[in-house]
Amino acid sequence: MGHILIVDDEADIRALLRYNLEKEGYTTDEAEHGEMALARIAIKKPDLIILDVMMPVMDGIQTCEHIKSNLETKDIIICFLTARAEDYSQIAGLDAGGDDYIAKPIRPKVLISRINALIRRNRTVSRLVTDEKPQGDLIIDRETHLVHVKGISHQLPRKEFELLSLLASKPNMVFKREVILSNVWGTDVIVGDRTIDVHIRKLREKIGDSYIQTIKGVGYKFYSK
Amino acid sequence: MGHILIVDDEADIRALLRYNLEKEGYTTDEAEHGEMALARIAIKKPDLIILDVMMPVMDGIQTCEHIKSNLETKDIIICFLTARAEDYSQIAGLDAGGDDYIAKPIRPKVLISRINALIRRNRTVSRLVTDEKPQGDLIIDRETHLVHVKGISHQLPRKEFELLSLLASKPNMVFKREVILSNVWGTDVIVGDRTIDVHIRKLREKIGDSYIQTIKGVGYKFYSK
DNA sequence: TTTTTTTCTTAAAAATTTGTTAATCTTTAG
DNA sequence: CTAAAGATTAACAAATTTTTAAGAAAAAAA
Repeated sequence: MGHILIVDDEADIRALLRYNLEKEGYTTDEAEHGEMALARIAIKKPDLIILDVMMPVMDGIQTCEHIKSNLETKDIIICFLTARAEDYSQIAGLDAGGDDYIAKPIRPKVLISRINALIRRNRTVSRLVTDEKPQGDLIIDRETHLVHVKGISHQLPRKEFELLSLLASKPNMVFKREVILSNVWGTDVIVGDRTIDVHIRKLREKIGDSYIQTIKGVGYKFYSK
Repeated sequence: MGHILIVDDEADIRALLRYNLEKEGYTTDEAEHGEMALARIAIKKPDLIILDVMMPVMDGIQTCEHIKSNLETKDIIICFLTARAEDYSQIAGLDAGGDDYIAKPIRPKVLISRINALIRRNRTVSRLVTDEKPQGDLIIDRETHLVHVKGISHQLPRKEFELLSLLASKPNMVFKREVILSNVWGTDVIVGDRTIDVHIRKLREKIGDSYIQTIKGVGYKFYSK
């Protein structure tokens, strides 16, 4: 079902987490600090890692960066454990590539549902079909990053895929550039408006002109019906 | 002025949102997860809900579907809180009916202006849809930037759209040219009075002559009933 | 590493919207 | 009934916005 690695320097916390996760049906493994975590990963690659931010030897953020920079391990979900007050590290953690964070003190029920959600999310094979379609169907398959248009499949790069997903999430709704930017690129990245246009063009090259409409002076929309 | 329900499992984020929204003059309410949100709605129906997508117990999408499938609550504006691109794709195509997306990390200023816009827009739209049916129906849809007249949809350029929106926002009220100018063009731009006339003409070309009336020596009005 | 792919930037071309002018038409006051 | 003021219209000019293409930078893959 799922294998989880718990990384924390406190044995009590490891035990608490381990107990609750195993009760839920996960298999678990432990590590006291970052280096040890890397060693454990090499032995058995987990589906998710619970990583304490504050640790001696190698802290959680460094560890996360290590994991995310390795091709073999970068798809492992990382969930940070942070003390409530230090919200700096929360942000830093997410920037380092963490997928979620849980604040101490740990509430077992919250922890479990959060972990379940994270694992479920990554596993969801929600392949979705846009209900009404202009001419022929367009299928967006998030698992394979493939888009099928009139029987032809296209492998889309990440940005193009995210952009199309956003537009198609609400057919006919106009997305202003600022909304596209903050949702596809994030609020911290600075890219020009033309960048969006270029990606739109590449999308249109692949899936055809009929799906994405330009509303001059406003933004773009995914046309449907 | 407006009542907003904040749904997120993290107390910190709720507090951040609450603080900023209340400073802006909104009343707020909180819920930790979907089920709790439904309970809060039953007590006091909000005008808008800020809904985190990733939540334990009942996630944002399920919650949104619940709300949108209930006649009593389906007109509540829903604004998703998404954790930027990668996580975003899970909403893709689900057509859960959200009205807008705000990406984390949250920038209070962006948030506020977006919320203001959503609430303002929903006010005018709902008024139009309910009271105003001149001869045949005219529907102004800000979301799709489309105007529907007797079954025909027109994609209006921005200025024309804004102009029509303004006039239709208060049917039968005469708008003086100076008022139109300052609302549609702004106070800093200098354009002649004839410019308005030309835009009026283009509007009439598209939606027909029956909606916009000229009051000589005064201005224009959107005729209703 | 080197190679390939993806992403971002730039600038010119194209398209469309927006604004101006002037001739013409309408209304209204005298 | 006529003149003056105001509004409409069409043609055109200007400004804005988007598309396109080409290439640099960055990231991923080999």
